[in-house]
Amino acid sequence: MKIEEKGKNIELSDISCLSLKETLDCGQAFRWEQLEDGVWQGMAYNEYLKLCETQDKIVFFDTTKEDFYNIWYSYFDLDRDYEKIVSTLSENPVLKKAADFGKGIRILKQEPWETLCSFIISQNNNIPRIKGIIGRLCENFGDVSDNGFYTFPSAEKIASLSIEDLGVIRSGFRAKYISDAAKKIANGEINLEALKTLDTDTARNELMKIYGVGKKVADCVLLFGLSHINAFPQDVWIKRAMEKLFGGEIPHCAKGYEGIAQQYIFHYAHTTKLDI
DNA sequence: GTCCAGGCATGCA
DNA sequence: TGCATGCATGGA
Repeated sequence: MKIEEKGKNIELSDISCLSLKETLDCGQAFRWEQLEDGVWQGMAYNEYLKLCETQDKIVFFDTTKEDFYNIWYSYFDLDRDYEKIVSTLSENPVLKKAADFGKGIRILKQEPWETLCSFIISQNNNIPRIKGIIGRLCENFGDVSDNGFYTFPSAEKIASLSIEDLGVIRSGFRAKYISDAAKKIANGEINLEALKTLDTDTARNELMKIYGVGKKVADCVLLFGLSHINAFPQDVWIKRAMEKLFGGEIPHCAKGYEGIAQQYIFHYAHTTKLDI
C-alpha cells in the first residue's frame, strides 16, 4: 500500500482488501453515511472525516499526515496483512467463499465506549433502526462540530441523564442498559482501555458485569472496539450460517482470526440471507 | 393483523 | 445447567 500526501489530502493506492462500502456498511459501525457514489462521511474519536473511493485509490479529504497516522491508519486496521489472513482462512472452501464475497471488509478499531453503547442498542434490533437510535443519541446529547456533524456523547454525559431523558432516542427497553453501562464506565468501575490488554475471557467477564450485556454484545465490543481479533460474536445470522455451512463448528484454520472470519461469514449470510 | 430484528434478564424445572 | 417468555419499537 502506498500512502501519499497530496495538497490537503492523503491518498492511498496499491490497496488490498479494503472497500469503504463493505467496511463502513457491513454492520460493524453505524454512523458512516454515503453522500454520493463512493463518497462517505463520518466521525471517529471526535474527528470528522470525509473520504472517497475510486477504482484504484482512496482519498482522505482535508487530512494531515498527523491525523492520518494518529487516528485513521489504526482505525481502518491498515497495518494488518489481510491478504495473508484470507489465504489462511481459504484452507476451508466455505470460508474461502465467504472471504472472497466480502474481501473488502476490514475490522474497524472503533472507540470502546461508542462500540459498547452501539452494540447494547443492537440487541434484538435491526440495522436501520440501530442507526436511527444512535443518530438520535448523538443529535440530542452529542456536541455539534463545525461540519454540522454530531460527536458521540461521552459516557459521563449519558450517565448524567435519567431513563426518561433517554426517551427521545426511542431505544425502548435498552435505555436502562445504556444508562447502567454509562454509569459503570463514568465512575471507573469498568475501565475499557484496560480491557484491551487482558485476555479475551477475562475481558468478556468484565463487560458482562454491565446490565444488558451478554456474551454476544460483549464479543462485539471486544472485536470492534478492543482489538480482540479472536472474539467470535454469535448472532442469529452466525448461528444459522454455522449450522447450514459449517455443521456447527468453526473451521480450525480460523484459529486466532475468529473475529475476521466471523465478519466475512456475517456479511455473506446477512447479504444472501442464506437462500432462506 | 403477524413476524422479525447483529439478545438479554428473569423465572422455573 | 437448560429452556420459555417478555421486552420497545418500527418496517416488511
